[in-house]
Amino acid sequence: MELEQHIKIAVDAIVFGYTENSLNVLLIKQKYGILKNQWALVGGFVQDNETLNNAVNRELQEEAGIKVNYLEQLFTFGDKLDRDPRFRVISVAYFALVNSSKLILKADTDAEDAKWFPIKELPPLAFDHEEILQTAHQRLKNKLTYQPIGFDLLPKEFLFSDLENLYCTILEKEIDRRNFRKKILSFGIIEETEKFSPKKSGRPAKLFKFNKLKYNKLTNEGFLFEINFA
Amino acid sequence: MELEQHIKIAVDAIVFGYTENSLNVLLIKQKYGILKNQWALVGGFVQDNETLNNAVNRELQEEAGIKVNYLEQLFTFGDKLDRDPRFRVISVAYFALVNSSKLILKADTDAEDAKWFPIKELPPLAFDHEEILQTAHQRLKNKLTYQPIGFDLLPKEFLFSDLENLYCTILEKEIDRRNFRKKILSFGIIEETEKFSPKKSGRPAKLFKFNKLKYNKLTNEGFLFEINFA
DNA sequence: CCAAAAGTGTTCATCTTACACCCATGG
DNA sequence: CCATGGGTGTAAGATGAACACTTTTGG
Repeated sequence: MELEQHIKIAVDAIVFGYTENSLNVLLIKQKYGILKNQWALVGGFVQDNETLNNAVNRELQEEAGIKVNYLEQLFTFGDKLDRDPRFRVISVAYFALVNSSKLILKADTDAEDAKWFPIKELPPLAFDHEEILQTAHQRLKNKLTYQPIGFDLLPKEFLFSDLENLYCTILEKEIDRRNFRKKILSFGIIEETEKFSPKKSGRPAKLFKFNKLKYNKLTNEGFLFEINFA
Repeated sequence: MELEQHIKIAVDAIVFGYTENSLNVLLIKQKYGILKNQWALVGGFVQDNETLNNAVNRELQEEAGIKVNYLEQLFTFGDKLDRDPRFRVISVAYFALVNSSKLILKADTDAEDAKWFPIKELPPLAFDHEEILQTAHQRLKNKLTYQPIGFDLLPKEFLFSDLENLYCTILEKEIDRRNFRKKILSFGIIEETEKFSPKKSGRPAKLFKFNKLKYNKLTNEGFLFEINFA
């Protein structure tokens, strides 16, 4: 087979954040180039001498100035020949989670702008990024029920009510507070701290933290995380 | 960014088949080229004007002469820069299932040979194909428990005992016959036929078939397939 | 009548669901 | 003392696990 291949390979990252009952997505707007003034996912072309993983992390750093808590390959988009109008581009999409509450995004520089958008209020997106985003959103919803990735969207120490709201918000379900707490605690993978939350009103709430080591240990012993309410 | 990218993109397919209590993988051996006399996964480079899906299906046709029952994207392997000693190749791997019992593989031609190997008796494989195969094997085991893909490894009409053995073999577990049957039947997605199996000995067994339409319908209504025995 | 595989029900334990009241704090 | 959100238990129903004997056929 003659190897005259002219396909370019890119990576794109869908970065999710969570704040105050809202699931958010990180988007960037470039001021120059083909994406001028259009909102798009973080991403770019892969360099000859870097791994796919390095490529995504580099783009996350360069375009938004962030490091993420969770990163996994999502899907490779290569079934539309004209995704990019310039030439054939295949994009390996990554799914990322970050605790956005105290995260400082790269400011509005000369070259680009980076912002969080609630998933319910997305602007029009470049290329097929809308489709990629929907795929990621679905993955998040599914994965939340069988892997403890919700913790990667929260601060290290968090309130039970925040965890519960995160599940309710992302899964778009009502969840019984007592049953939720009972189930999560029964796993034995989160721990009470001695601290209490600074609250405006109401009874003070304990802060909890996720014990990842314990989770890994239990997983090796056959434990399966699962949250699946009616 | 200057676009002097020299990465090649390939597809590879891990094709699983099942016969007589053995899970098998389809491998090919080329007689010429870099893969000369090495067993490898079905695969090859993507052409400029074809989708990824077309590329896998073309390779399956060209190298093994088969059409598969089930095909999904598995993972994109691009984190080892020297997977291929010739130049940088990123491979989009696909996961495929086929009813191999009556399938005729492409014969031993001048150019190549295609054969089934029990997963327990694999030969040494080219490149990082061993790793790709293990990833696919894990996917198969997981997916079998939450999607009705086992049927894609069996003939259209099959015995309950074959289905049960398939699960036991692939999941490497003992499963109680009564509980298994009860559970599968409770889903309402498989149907009795009027036919009986030609058996050597023992009581004749009814043939069953999977009703995919019914499954799709139920899935839309919120039904979740799940097989998960102790 | 014997060997071989198919077919079938019940009981007990566990997990899931539904549901409502008291508690601690700040203003 | 009131408003606000935090914290907790129980009973009924559904699901899962364990377990052994009878049926049908061919040889």
